[in-house]
Amino acid sequence: MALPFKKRVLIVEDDQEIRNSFSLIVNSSQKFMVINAYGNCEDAIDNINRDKPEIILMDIELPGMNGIQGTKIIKEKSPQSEIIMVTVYEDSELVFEALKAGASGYITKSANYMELLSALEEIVKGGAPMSSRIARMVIDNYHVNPNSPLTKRETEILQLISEGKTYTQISEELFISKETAKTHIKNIYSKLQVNSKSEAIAKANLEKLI
Amino acid sequence: MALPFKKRVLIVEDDQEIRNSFSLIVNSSQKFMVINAYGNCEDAIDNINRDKPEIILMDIELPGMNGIQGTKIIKEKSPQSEIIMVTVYEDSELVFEALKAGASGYITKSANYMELLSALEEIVKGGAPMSSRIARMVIDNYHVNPNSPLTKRETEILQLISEGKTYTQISEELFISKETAKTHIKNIYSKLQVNSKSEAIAKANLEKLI
DNA sequence: AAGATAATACCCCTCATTACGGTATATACC
DNA sequence: GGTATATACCGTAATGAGGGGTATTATCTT
Repeated sequence: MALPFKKRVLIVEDDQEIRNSFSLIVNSSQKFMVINAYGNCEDAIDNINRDKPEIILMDIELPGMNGIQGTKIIKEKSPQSEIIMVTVYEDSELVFEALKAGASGYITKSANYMELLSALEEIVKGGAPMSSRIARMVIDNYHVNPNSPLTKRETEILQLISEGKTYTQISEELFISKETAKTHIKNIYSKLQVNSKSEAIAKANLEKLI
Repeated sequence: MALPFKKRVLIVEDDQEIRNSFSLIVNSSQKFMVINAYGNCEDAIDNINRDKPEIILMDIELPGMNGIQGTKIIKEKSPQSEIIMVTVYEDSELVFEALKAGASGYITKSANYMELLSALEEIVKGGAPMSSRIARMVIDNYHVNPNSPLTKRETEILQLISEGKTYTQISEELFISKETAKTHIKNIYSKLQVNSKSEAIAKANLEKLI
């Protein structure tokens, strides 16, 4: 018989052992039940509207479509499904790609009974379960470089550039002449070794100058 | 006598009651000690090199300089000090401003004994303590909008624009003519209702299109 | 206290790139 | 057969980039 109050969990994981052990853990909880477990994204996507999972435990490395691409597609077809990435890697690029794709949590495969269940609980609470390292990675990614080569004024102008403002708009906003704005921008370009607004924005984001 | 193995905690908080209660909690732990407590950022900054705090509990609303501005300055003068924001608000803009300024954690003033100490422990472990809501806010901020008005190709080109590429570079990278790149960009501008590359980048970031 | 340095602010001119207006074809998908 | 997408071209006008200068503060340094 269906237990309507248990949260519906879907597992996408190609390693059968892990799939089984995760299933056992999830089903052992009063609050969660595994409604299905697939070895690849394609099957999960095909059945997403029937399975209607509230939470998906998604491996990244999968045969065929990888878990990040799969996350994107599932989030399009079923936005209310919350996806927790489950992976061996805590590699920086993969983490951010997964988050961009729509993941709301990120735990490692080494997660034990407690860690797995508390990640599920955290998702239900409206949180975002992450390991310490991932949390730190994510937070550090927001930090602005305090040792910018740019002056305060230049940083201010770079900020306005990143907001899409034209030379004229910048000069009006800062009560300076257009020519002064140009001088600042020339200096910014020279310091950042770029030669266009969009390149300056790219570099600024890369080096966290704004 | 000094206890060298206790982590040095500094408190910056203008409400004396909270200051005292936080001090009591921190000092009650074997692992932490309050080395000083100030009612404003200015005093904290002046003494930062003497205090050498490993962890700072920083209020946001303060008389004089606010905690976000203070965080920036402290991070410049003492980059190794880890700063945890302590505030009544979980307002989205403040959170991101604080993180950009250099905060590595974000807890609310309603934090109890346990929550406060585990936030400190989390920092020591190299993590980033956050409430569920903040964690979610931070993670959601990475999510790319799956309902972009742009086509796949347009998104691809917008991505290249955001990397600072010129029309010519884009056309070379995608093996299309410069004119085709221009057409795509025109269409992007029309869909996003912008009229420059940098404005397109700004809108793309705002609406999480890339 | 003099001198150097960095940041700020302003002006002119030239050339390349970008923006904006059209038009058009092939393809694929309903 | 209509719609959406990706491709490609042309011409003009506007904007941005890069070079050359000059001047005034404020701050650091000797």
